[in-house]
Amino acid sequence: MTADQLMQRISEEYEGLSKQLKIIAKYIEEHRQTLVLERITDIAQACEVQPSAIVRFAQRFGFSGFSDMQALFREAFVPTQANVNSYQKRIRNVIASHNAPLTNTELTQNFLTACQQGLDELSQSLEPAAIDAAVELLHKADNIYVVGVRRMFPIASYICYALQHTQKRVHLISGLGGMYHDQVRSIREGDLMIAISFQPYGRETRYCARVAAQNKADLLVITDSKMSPLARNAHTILTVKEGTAFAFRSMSSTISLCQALFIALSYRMELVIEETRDAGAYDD
Amino acid sequence: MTADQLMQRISEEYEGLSKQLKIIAKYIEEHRQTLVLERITDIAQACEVQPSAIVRFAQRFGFSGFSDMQALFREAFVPTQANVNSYQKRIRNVIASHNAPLTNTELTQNFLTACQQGLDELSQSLEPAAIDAAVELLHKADNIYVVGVRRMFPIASYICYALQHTQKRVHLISGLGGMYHDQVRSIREGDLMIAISFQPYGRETRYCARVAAQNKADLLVITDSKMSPLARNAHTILTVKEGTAFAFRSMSSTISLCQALFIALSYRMELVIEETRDAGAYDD
DNA sequence: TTATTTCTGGAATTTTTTTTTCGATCTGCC
DNA sequence: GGCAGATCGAAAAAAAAATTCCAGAAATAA
Repeated sequence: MTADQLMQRISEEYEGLSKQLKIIAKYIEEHRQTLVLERITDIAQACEVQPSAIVRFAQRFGFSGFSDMQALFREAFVPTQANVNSYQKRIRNVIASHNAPLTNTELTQNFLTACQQGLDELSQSLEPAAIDAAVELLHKADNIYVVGVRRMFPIASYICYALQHTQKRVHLISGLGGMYHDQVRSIREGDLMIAISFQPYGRETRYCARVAAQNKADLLVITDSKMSPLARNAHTILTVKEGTAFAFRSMSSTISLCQALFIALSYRMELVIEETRDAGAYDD
Repeated sequence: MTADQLMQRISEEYEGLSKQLKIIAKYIEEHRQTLVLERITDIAQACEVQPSAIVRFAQRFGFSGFSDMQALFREAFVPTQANVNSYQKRIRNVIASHNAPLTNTELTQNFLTACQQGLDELSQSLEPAAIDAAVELLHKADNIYVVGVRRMFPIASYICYALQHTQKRVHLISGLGGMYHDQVRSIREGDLMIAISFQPYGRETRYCARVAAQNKADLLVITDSKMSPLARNAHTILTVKEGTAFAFRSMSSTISLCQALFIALSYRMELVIEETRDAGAYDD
C-alpha cells in the first residue's frame, strides 16, 4: 500500500468517520508532506485531540498504530532517498535469494535507474554560487591543467577535449611515461587546475592539487564531498553524489556536470557551441 | 544557526576531528536531506559507531545532544522540498520566455534534464538480445581492443579501465604518436574489438573497425543508429540515443550503458565487483 | 426515557529512542 | 617504555514517544 492509496481510501471513507476522526483526516490530507516529521503529540495538539485518537485513526485504516502508518509516508515522501533505499533493498533481496538470477537486461535496467537517481540528486543539490565561481575561474584562466586518475581519467580527458574548443591552452596531466611530476611542474600563478577525485582519492591527483596550491595557481575541484582531502586547497568545489547499484558507482552525474560546465562557459564566452566541427577532415 | 551554517562549520573544522567524528561528519554531509528521518541508532549503524559517538559529535559542535542538532535539519527540511518545486517552476518559466538570459545554474539544470531524458530513452529501448550478445562477446574474448576517438575517447578509456579489473588483456587504441595503424595491426581471429562512434563517425574508428573485420576479429559497436557506417561489419550493435540541449549531446547514457555492460559481464563471470580495490597503494 | 453502542479524554503502561556514565583502549609525547 | 590525555565501546539510566486501557460522555435505537 502506498501513501497515495491511503489518501484515496481516507477520502472515500471520510463520511463514515466520527467527528474526531474527520478532523484528523483533514489534517493528514493537508499536511501529508510534513507528516513524517511530526510526532504523534504534534499532530494531536494541532488537531486538538488526544494522541490516542490518532492511534485509533491509524487502526481504523488497518495499521497497527501511528508508527505503522507513518512509515508509509516516510517511504513516499523523500522521493529520491526513499527510492534509493527501497531500490537497494530490492537489489539486495534479488541477489540474496539466489533462485532467480538477474538477466543482463535487468542488471542494466537497475543500473540505469541508479544513474537516474544520481542525476536527480545532482539536479536538486546544485549550488549556484559554486557553479558561477567555477565558470568564472574557467573564463579567466588562459592555461588550464586537468588531472584525474584511473576511474576519473575519462572525465579529465573529456574536459580537455571540450576545452580544446576554446582558445585556451589545455594541459592534460596524463601521467604518460610516469611523468606526473614533470607535467604539473610548469603550472603557475594565474593558471587554473581542475582536479577530479572521488573516494578513495588518488594519490597522484592529491599530489597535483598540492603542487597547484604551492605554485599559487587556482584550483577547481570536482569531488564527492566538501570534506574531501582535495577541498583544503580548492578555490571552488563542485560536489557530486553519484548513484550506486551493485556496489558500483555510476559516472553519469559527474560527466554530465562537466558537460554542463562547458556549456555554461561557452555561453559566458559567447561561443557558438559546435562541439563536433573540427578544422580538418576528422570528426566524431 | 541554520543547517547550512552547521555544514559550513563542520567542513571548516573537519581536519581537527577524531577519526570517528570524521566518519560521522562525512555521513552527515552526504545524508543531510534524510537526516531528519533517521534515528540516532540508524546513523550509528550506518557509520559503524556507537550512538554515543553521535552524541559526542553533536556536543562537539555546541548542541546539547543529537536531538538538538537534528532539530536544525528538521527546519531545513520542509523549505527544501518547497524550493525544489518553485525552482523547477522558475526554470520552466525562463525557458518559456526567451527574453531573460539564462544563469549558469539554469543552463546546468536544463542540460541535466536532457541527460535524464537520454537515460529514460535508453532504458526504454534496451534490446535484451543485443545486450546478451555483447556480454557473451566480452565473456569469451581474451584479447580486447577498444577504440573511440575525440568525443568518444573518454568512453573508450573508461571501458579499458573497467576491463582491466578482469583477467583479460585489454588494448586501448589511443593513437598516441599517430600510431593507430600499428596499434590495431596485431588484432586477430578470436579477439574482440569494441568500437565506439557517433555521428559524424570518426575516420580512425572506421578504419580500426575495418581492420578488425579483415582480420576476422569479433566487433562490438556502440553507436547512435543501426545505419551507422560501423554497423556493416559488426557482430553486435548497441545503439544509444543521447539527450540534447543547446545543440550539445550528452554522454551520460553512453557511459552508463558501458558501465552496465561491465556489471553484467562481472556477474556473468561471477567476479566480485570491487571497482576501486587496486593492488598497490594507488587508489581512486 | 432507557438501554446499548460508539466515541472520547486522560492516565498508566510499554516500547522506543536518546543520553549519560564509566572502564577500556588508543595516541602522542617525553 | 610509561604516562597523561584523548577517544571509544558498552551498557545502564533517563527521557521521550507511542500504545493500551478504561471510565465516562455522547450518540443512537428501541
